[in-house]
Amino acid sequence: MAKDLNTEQKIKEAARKVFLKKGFAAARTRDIAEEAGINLALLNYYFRSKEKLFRQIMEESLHIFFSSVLPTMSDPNVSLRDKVPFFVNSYTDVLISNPELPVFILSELRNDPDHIVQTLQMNKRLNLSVLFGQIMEAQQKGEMIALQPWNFLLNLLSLTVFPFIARPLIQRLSDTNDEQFKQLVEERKAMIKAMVMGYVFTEKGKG
Amino acid sequence: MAKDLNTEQKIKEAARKVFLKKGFAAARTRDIAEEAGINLALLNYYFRSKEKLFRQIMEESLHIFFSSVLPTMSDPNVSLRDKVPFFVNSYTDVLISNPELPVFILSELRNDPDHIVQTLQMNKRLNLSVLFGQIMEAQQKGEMIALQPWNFLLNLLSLTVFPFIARPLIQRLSDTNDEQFKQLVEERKAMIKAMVMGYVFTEKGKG
DNA sequence: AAAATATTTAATCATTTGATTAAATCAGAT
DNA sequence: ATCTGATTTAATCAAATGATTAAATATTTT
Repeated sequence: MAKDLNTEQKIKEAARKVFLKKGFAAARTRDIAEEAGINLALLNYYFRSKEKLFRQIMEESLHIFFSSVLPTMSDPNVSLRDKVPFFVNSYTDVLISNPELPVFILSELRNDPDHIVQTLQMNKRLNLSVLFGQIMEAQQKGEMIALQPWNFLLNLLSLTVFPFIARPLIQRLSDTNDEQFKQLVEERKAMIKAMVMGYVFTEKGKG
Repeated sequence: MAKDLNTEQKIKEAARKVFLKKGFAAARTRDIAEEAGINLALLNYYFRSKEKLFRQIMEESLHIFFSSVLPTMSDPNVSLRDKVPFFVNSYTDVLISNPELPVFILSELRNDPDHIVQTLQMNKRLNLSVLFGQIMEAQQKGEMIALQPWNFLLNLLSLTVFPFIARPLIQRLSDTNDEQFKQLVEERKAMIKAMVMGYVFTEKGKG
């Protein structure tokens, strides 16, 4: 009865590695089986099909990608001014540990956006109303400049995530290694916080 | 003798459409042929293989993506303060006209980064030394805060390009249509310029 | 230990897919 | 009009690939 979780785990780890590197279409189930050190049939025994296996990997990836910061961002007890540094620091750290995640998710988003959005919303971790409410409240109080809530969130996301998406390009053009890239995004933490907060918060909001 | 350029063009346009929508691996040559309204064999008659056709599309895409702004960014006669608004305005416009380009390029970058970087460097449009020189000069004059040149460029790129990469997610989560998305990124033009320039230029640099 | 159940494998299927071939059709030159 | 070469097509090939099957092996239960 007690299934060998080790084998299932081995397959999932191999699948994760191959899918994240190549994407769904370019990944072959044989690659995954070989990477896991098992037979192709065994893969279909555990996970009925390539697609089912993929969905599991995608759902876990989405979980890592979003659940690391969204609960706090949705917490009404955390102030807006505290959320910015939290977001930038946490998200940068998550991405340093999972650098392939953004390209994986955002490129698969092109093929099956509905599945991804649906998975996200089912997780119930994605509740932007609190964050957006805090933004509008701050604006009414004159602590924050006029700015679409979505543009505020987009600024944080863009500045934090984009370098990881363009990473292969950046590293080749600037001729830097992984360690130097990590240093670059570490430096960005302070910069992003200063730039975003300096821009959106008024004097009143800073005081 | 006079080849029917129209057919070649039709195939290329169909290929562009299919490749940009699905990526190399998920695109089938039959899809492209059907989209072009021609036979599969004709596709291989004009472009020896799927890969050769893909490379042409990719090279043209890179050209659109980079050559629209990089020549000006590499022009020593254009000041740094003029380059920022030029970049944001031009690039946003290019992306509005070619919204699928970023995901296409950045996701294929994962599979064959060397081809893309090589193509870029052959085009000789990519010369960052002028821009980076201007940045360092402005910093020495005290007109600009201390900041890695690459981080300066990354800020512009991130804030401008990222919304197009995350577009499917944004539009679904915010329940907006294409027109509203266009409005959002139009609004971002002024915001990005104000935020980036407000952050990097000192009082001396602004005066 | 024997039976029952779960795991693993080699071999094979069926479909998809990139590519080719040989023949047919079309356009322009003579 | 006919010849010549370019264009286009239907049919087919060969390899890749997701999936299945049936048998063998290992594990658990009785």
